[in-house]
Amino acid sequence: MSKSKKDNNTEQQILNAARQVFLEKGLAGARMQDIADKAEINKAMLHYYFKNKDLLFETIFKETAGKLFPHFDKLMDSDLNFFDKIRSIVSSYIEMVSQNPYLPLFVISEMNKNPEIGLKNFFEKQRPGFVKKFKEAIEESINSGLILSINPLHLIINMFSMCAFPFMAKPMLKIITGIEEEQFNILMEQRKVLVAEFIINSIKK
Amino acid sequence: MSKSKKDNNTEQQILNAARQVFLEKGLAGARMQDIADKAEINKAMLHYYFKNKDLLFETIFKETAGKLFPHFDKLMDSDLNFFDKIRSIVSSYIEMVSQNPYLPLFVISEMNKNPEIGLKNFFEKQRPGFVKKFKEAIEESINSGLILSINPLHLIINMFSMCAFPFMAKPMLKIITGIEEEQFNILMEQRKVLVAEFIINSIKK
DNA sequence: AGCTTTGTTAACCATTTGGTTAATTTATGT
DNA sequence: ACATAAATTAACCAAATGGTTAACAAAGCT
Repeated sequence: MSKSKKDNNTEQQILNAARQVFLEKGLAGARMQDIADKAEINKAMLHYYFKNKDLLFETIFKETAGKLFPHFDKLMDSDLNFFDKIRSIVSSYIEMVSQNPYLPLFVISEMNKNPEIGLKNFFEKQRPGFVKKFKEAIEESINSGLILSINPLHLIINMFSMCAFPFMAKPMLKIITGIEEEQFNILMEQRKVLVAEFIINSIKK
Repeated sequence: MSKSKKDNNTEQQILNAARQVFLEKGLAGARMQDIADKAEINKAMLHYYFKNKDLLFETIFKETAGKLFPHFDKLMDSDLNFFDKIRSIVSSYIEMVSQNPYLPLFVISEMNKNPEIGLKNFFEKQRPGFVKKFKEAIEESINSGLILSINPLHLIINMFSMCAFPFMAKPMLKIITGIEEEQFNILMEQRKVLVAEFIINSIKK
């Protein structure tokens, strides 16, 4: 095979470093020198591999935004019943965010500060098709009399709100509730089942 | 009477401009020149009135963070029943965020990028005492058999999640759901009652 | 081996940006 | 009216920052 580059190792170091710095500080707050330092390479290498700051950022943003709605498409196609689908999505989503706490705030924050970025990236690639499937599943559950009538969009919004928001607002929540890191983690662990049951409780007939 | 300054009008222009720019771009993304331009004053005036960027930012941040949990203390002391308190808080909170869409994302985002800022500001001033009152109200409602047992913190988190998150994630939601500005506003208007009923539905016995 | 391409570095450059200064204008008190 | 203090401006400055260059080292190819 023979890779064209020594090993594309440098590129990975850059991406890892850039990911850390961008996720933590955002586009405007990130410093190219910081990324270079963290990657333990010369700053010029950043431009050698990724032209400029904006393009490096775009690479990270695309990669990151892509993680935001993982394998939910397949999950919606599974033969789980509606409630178990909700349980499964909630649980795996909170797990994912636990593993990548900066992810939602990063994507949302940068999309707000740079509105065109979302369209430029989300649309060209994988537009979350799972929303349509989820909507259909909700409508079907309503029609079959399983759950109360509700606008599917609200249900979807409620679900993601309760999954993602606590991680974004973590510093604030810690202050206003007075809890510490450890207890915060316990709460988030509980939410993997609690949020789903909270939702189901609210919509089940 | 006799104000010491021409009218402290300039100071207000600066604060208005700074508020706009900081809320939209964040501390790192804001430019002093942009603030000066928007305030229609000379850049030096920013430093004349507010020493430096960090202090100007801190002024705005304090003011903004202070709006985040408004009059809920008093509301908790009112003679409304528990469910009506929830309805009232949800409704007025969503209304407030509708009027200040950037507010939650700004505070949360800056607290994440600059962790010490929260402690420096939240604690010294008004620590939200309403959380304690809300907790007590929840516990009382559980004990009196009005609602199902639930950790008060989760309930509080769920409530604010569903109120604030949609506004923060607006650009993303618009893309993944395919809705436009107008329909988004309709949805948010609906949520003023929908979110409260969703919560009540879930916890009522 | 010898030539070419790819990878890497240190030094440098131009622009942006937060901040300052000194001079000027505007208001205020007496 | 006059002296004093507050407000405002244009020009300037130094540091930070994104980006470039030119020389050099390492791989790959024939």
